[in-house]
Formats: sequence, C-alpha cells, structure tokens
Amino acid sequence: MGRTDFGRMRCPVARSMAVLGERWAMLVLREAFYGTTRFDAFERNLGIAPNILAARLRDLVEHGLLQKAPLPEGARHEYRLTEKGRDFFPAYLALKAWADRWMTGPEGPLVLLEDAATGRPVEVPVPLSATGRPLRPEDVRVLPGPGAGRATRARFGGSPDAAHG
Amino acid sequence: MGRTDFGRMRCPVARSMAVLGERWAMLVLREAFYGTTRFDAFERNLGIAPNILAARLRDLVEHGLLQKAPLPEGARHEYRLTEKGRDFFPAYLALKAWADRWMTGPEGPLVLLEDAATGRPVEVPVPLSATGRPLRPEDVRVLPGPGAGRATRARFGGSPDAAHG
DNA sequence: TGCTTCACTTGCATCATGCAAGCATTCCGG
DNA sequence: CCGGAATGCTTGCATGATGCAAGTGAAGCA
Repeated sequence: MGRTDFGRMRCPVARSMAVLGERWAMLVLREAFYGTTRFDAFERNLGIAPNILAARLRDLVEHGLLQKAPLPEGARHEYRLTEKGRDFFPAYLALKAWADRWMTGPEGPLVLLEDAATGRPVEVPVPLSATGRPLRPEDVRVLPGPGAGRATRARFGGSPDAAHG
Repeated sequence: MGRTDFGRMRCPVARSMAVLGERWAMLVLREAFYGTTRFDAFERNLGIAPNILAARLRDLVEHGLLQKAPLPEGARHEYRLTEKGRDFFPAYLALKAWADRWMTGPEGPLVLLEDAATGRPVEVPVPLSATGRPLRPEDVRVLPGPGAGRATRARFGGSPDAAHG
C-alpha cells in the first residue's frame, strides 16, 4: 500500500503536512530563515544526505515556499524564500519559542534572534483569551468553517451564524 | 543505516522534530487540541491506521505532550494534553493561520476557532518589527545563544554581549 | 586544457508506513 | 454467569522512505 497523501485532505493543516511534515523539511526552512541559500551550505549546516536535501528542496520549491534563483554565473543557483515561505516565519518562531522552552538543555538555546534594526530580542506573542491570559485549547470553541464538509459539521455543530442566532 | 536521530541534535527546533516531525504527529496534536481523547475517536477523526496511531500516541506520551488518564471504569483510558502539550497550542495556531492562508481551497477553512467566553474569533498575532510590520527573516539578526557550540559561533559571529560592547 | 566546484543522482540496505486481520482485556445485557 | 460488543492495541507483510557512499555531468577557473 502507498502512504497516506495529506495533500488530498481537506484540512489545511493536514495539507500543509504534505510538505512540512516530510523529514527535514522544517529544518531546511530553518536554514532558509537563517540565511542559507546554497545547496552545499544547506548540506553542511544541516548534516543532511544530499539525496534527501535535493528531494526536500524540490518539495519546497514545488509547494511554493522556496524558489530557485539563478546566480549571475548563470548555471549555479541559490534557493530563496518566496512570499509564501516568508509568511511561515511567524509559525517557525512560535515553534522555536516552544522548543526553546521545552527542548533545550540546561545550557540554553543555541541561537537568539533579535530585531536587526533595534537590537531588541524578537518577542513571539501568543494568542490571548478574553481574560488576557494565553489561550488554552479548552478556552476555544471549534466551529465548522466555510470549507467544512458533513463530517466536520456533524462533529462541531452548527455554523457560527447559527450559533449566534 | 539508521535514521538520523534529531533528538541528538543541539538545536531545540531539531530536537522537537524528533517527536513533532514524525508522520501524523502534528495531526494527532490537532485532534487533542480539538478535544479528541479516546483512541477510536483519534482513529476515526484522523483516518489513521491503528498501529501508526498507537506508535504516535506512545511517542507523544513519552515526550510529555500527552498523558494517559485512566477512566473511572479503570481499564480504559484517554489521552489528555499535559502542560507541555498545551503550551504547543500557540505554535499550532500559527501553523493553522499559515495553512488557512496558503493551503486552503476556494471553499475556505474547514474549521474556525473562537474564544468560548466571548464568541470572538481567535486572533493569532505575529511578531512585529520595530516599524510595526510583520517581522521578516531578513529583519532578524541571528546570534549564538548560551547553548551555542563552536560551529554556531563561527557561523553567526560574536555573542550578544560582544555585539553590544 | 585540466582540475575544481557545484548540484545533484545512483544502487543498495535498512527502517517506516499502512493494510487487514486478529488478539487480550474489559464492559454490559440477558 | 455467559456471550457478544467495545476498547486498545499487535501482528505479518508489501511497499515506500531514508541515508550511506560513491559517482556523474556541467560549469567555473587558473
């Protein structure tokens, strides 16, 4: 049997896993966010096998997060973030904030990020509830959105409009 | 050869991929955030194979994001988010915000989230630069943190203290 | 022109994934 | 108390992914 194709699911988060859920993909994006552009630099900074790196870079290009940008030489190229790829940066920062808190050894985070213009540490805001505290899953009501199918409606109940009368 | 063990890397984001980077893991967490607790509900809501689900749930328990909570019956149990798991919610919301923008079909997102207390849609703030605009990767300076090794220092330059004199 | 650099590809062994069936234990109705 | 149902998995196997190590083709450069 083949592997489940997340790209065929309706849930956008699931579909994003079709590219982001592949092994090394998040780490390849980390490198792109940190300024890596050339194949050999990705290879060195990640410690990844070239066949896997080539496959991931191709995935990320095909899904529109990276693009191959020719170098002045003509034949050589580098991989640059697209608007779509750049737009993933907040999600990366949120993941990094969580990882720095929960997956860091006693020595502390490996890298710190600061605003280049001001020198201030990058702050990652979290969604807040009405009481001003970080929003927890139990504070949230899940409702079917416009893209919901029958199963999602059955599971999460009426539409937002219905709920508000 | 075996697979690269991300858990052995120093980068917290890489280490988090040891658990979050496994296939289905993010989607299992999605289900936990949306209130799923029982094995068969995970199985049904995800469309996942039971052997894979069992393996993922075990991973998430072992990494401390979920815990097995016995039911009153005694033998049956459910899977509940821990503090560590709950703390991943902002990162999930950021991922969902990106996926809703870039991975949604024309019909729109599958689910909408709202604050249960106020009925207001959940807003996912993004880090802002000094100019008040969403922080882009190129707005950021990467610096070695306390946990940096030689390679990270060589790559990203002096420490924050050194940079500020 | 020949060596170096760059961006991969290839063959192969090992491991992950997922199907479908099945198992062990507990629960529940008659 | 017994048999069927429910629950939470496990198992065997075929297929696909991963990653090592070596290698390739094209471009760059002295």
